[in-house]
Amino acid sequence: MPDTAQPLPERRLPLSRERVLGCAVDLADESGIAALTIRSLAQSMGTKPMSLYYYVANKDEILDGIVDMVFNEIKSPSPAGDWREEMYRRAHAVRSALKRHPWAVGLLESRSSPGEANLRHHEATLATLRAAGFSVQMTAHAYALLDSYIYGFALQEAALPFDGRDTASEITAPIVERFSTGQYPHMIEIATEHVLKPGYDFGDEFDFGLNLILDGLSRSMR
Amino acid sequence: MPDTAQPLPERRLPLSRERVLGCAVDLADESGIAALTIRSLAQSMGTKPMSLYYYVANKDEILDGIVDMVFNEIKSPSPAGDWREEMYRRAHAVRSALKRHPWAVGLLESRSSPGEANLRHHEATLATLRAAGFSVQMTAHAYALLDSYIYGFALQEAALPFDGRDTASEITAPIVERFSTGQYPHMIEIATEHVLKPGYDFGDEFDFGLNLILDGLSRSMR
DNA sequence: CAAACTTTTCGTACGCTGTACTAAAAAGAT
DNA sequence: ATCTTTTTAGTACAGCGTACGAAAAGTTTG
Repeated sequence: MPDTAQPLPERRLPLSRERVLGCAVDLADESGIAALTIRSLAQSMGTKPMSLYYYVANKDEILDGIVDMVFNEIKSPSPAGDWREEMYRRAHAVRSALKRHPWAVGLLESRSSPGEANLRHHEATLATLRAAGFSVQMTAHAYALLDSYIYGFALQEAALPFDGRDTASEITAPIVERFSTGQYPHMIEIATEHVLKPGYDFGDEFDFGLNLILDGLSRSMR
Repeated sequence: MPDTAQPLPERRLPLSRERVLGCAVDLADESGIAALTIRSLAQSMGTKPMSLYYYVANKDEILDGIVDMVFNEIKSPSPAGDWREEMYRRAHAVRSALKRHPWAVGLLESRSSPGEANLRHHEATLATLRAAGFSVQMTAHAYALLDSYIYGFALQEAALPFDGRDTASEITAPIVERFSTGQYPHMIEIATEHVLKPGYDFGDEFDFGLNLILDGLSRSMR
């Protein structure tokens, strides 16, 4: 029986641009963006490096692509809804997507050509603000302000040494040690009286700033 | 005359950790962070690659080092001054430093161990807020909010395709072209009615958000 | 069925990267 | 003059992105 198609021996899924980008996202999530190389990506897909180049022009295109994959996970705001609620939801949606894929924040700086999902998302955001009655100029202001805050918060979160698994104290203890010279009393104060308190989660800081900003925008409309 | 020390043939400055980091900053400014390699750095200093390793353990230490060089350029706020003025000045100081060295924003995400200048700067910021009467918790809130906004704004600015040299219209024209499908009407509206207006500078958006945030913080204290 | 053509996969090779290891050179001390 | 410490380099290696071209697989046609 020579011609029986063997179904068992690891039927490899056919390659495709989508599968390449999807695996790239997974690999970056698991091992960090630095570990995402053409070679490692090919291996994780059970292929050889050069095979990927049929679906992707070069590595930059992969990086652009996975950033857009992240934006694809984010539900766009609706111009029909209450603008404040929509902006609140959007902010949290973007933040949580960037938390799931921390490498994406770093890529935003280097990649200058936004993908389609990115554009669609921002178009919806602008539409929602305009529909709420913001002037063109105020919409630009609000847009820059909100995005700056969201991205900046995500950037800081990505730079945090702990990723939720460890408690803050496990990590900060050695740092506090290093600070025992007394040069940084206020940092220690914040750390011991706030950050190291049980139940503290840096992510909770997000709401404070977000509400302050939304309050301010709301006032600027009236 | 065999032993005359030749003074003319390019008396090379002696190496040192400071000079290495300084040249690394210059090189990154001129050619981008990707072009900053051990080899290119050595060449720019008139040395050989391996010579640098006497002053620096590895490339990561260079990256950490140049981030801290940037923070060294930033004047810290003073707890003695009016908190709002100090925070306003600091925000602009940080932003302009990050604008001079756009690569620094991207490094913030990947480098997790802050340098001394960074720590000193943030200690001064916390001290100023506490001296102004903010509670420990409010100080943490304000700190996260301000830094998020500043870093996020810098991140967006770094991602902009133009670096001040070209006008906005030169760059956006082809993009607008691509949008002629009509899928992104609000983006076009913002572009044509706001961004493309003569004299527009994205940097000017910074003040709007900054004042809104400072207003909000001011209110939260009262 | 064979031949021709298209789509998809991959082997090899090149110039780049960071840096380990080692040795040479220079400077300073005795 | 000799020894020690500081500083600078040469060589080499593994890993990177990817250009180029060939091989393989799949599809269409005679």
